[in-house]
Amino acid sequence: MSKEITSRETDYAQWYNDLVIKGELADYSAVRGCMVIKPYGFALWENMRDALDRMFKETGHVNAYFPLFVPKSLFEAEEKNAEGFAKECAVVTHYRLKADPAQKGKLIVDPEAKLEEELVIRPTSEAIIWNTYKNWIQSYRDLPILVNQWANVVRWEMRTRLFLRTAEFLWQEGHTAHATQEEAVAETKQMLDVYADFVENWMALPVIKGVKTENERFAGAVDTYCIEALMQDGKALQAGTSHFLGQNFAKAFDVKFSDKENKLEYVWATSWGVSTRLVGALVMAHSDDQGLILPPKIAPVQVVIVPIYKGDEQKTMITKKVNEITSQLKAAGIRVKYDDNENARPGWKFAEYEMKGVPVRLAIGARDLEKNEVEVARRDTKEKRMVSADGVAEYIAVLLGEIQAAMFDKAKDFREANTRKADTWDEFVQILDNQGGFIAAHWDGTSETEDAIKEKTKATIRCIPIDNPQEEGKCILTGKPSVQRVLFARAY
RNA sequence: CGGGAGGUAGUUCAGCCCGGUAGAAUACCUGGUUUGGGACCAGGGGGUCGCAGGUUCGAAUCCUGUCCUCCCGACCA
Repeated sequence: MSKEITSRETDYAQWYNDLVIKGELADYSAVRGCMVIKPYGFALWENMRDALDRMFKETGHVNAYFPLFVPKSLFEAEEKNAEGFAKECAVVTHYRLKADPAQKGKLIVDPEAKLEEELVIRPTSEAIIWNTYKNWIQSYRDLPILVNQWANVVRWEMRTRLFLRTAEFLWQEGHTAHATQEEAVAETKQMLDVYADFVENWMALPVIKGVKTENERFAGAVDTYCIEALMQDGKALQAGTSHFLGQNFAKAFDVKFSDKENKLEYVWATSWGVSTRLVGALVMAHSDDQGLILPPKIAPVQVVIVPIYKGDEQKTMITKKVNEITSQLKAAGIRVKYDDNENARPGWKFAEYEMKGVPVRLAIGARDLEKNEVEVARRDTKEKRMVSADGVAEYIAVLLGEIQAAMFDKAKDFREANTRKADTWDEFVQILDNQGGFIAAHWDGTSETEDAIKEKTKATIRCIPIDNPQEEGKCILTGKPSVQRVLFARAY
């Protein structure tokens, strides 16, 4: 009653906004294009961040922190990268404000405090990091360098959307330096696997691993690998990228090392990142018209317990039982919340926690107490069943795993049902307009054709899947020969 | 950045065309009855009408500027 969600069918974009706002993940702010991540949304991000951070450390990486500001001369050193980002950079030109002589209580930029050299606010940190690595690397013994940083970056986007594209966002960026090309390529692929593992096993979202075409490649990279996920409206979303940078940055920043034969060589580099955009992907992939549906492994609250009682006496008895159950759940490492707030009635709480996507809800009333039972409701399927209070912690531990798996399977079924082959242009356009999803189709391999297809249909090549089967065919647009199908989709 | 829509109570919105005491629902506070899917009754508090100028005796309302949001488009490694 108090919180209505626009249905997906009515307006998918509005549905998404409603979930983010009413699910209390984020708020709009007074700054154009920037959002406030609210405590519930941040708790979700923290769970994602912590899981990823552990995975990075398990693969030998360490965290560090580099400056927010990048001197313009450093930023422009790697030309392609600089050009790629130039249009969306925020730039600091002054370092002081002063009282406005014309208007009391107002401030103006002090024209005498102009910076000698402008500072670019990092849209990504390759420049400042490679300028630093130059000082860290002399010998092959200094390699590899396997550093990650958790940071904010700024990209001055024309059109923003909560989590999916904001002017400032949080992410992690890994930047590694290696003695050989083989090692750098292996690192690039390893981190792609880490991302795929995380998104599939923690976020319950199946992804396709692939390589970007030249058009979609990171500026400054030799190869860009990506994981692509499919949202419920049939649009694709890039969930993470991993770049093999070759020696481009080493050459731009003159980073050389002496190898075992005492020969000077440029180092080989990678970079890889995922951002708070993943939160947007999570929302769009799993949720329904009643609200968010969060996978148990990253849900801030995994189990909420709602008491149903008449009078203090019943509440006391129920609370006593709940405390037993709560401590069992906590002992099993389950994140549980007991909502005994007296101002809200049970029905209201049920709706509220459905909105916020809590995977499992327990309801306990006087009736249940007599029978030593609790009602267990799962968010993803809305199924409810009575379970004996004695084994409820074990039951829930298993149930959380089932929910996690069911959410992945559901998303995977959806993706498979929405991945189609197209062999003719008409077929391609028909699928795009009527069904969306991924389309596997032949392409002649040229940028011009990719641009032309984008121009006509707004679909782009999301990736060339890794281990893509080779198959003779003809480009859907030009009819020229092709050796493999690539994955097209309209994308976020 | 172009086109469209919007900003009035914590929230959703009416009022604006045609200037004259700022409203409703909900939320909130107090008391009571309630509590198994968004309770009910009674009483009460709360708004510089996004911000800044202007017109006017008088502006939420008319004019100008500006900020923020949404949708569509362009753009988006």
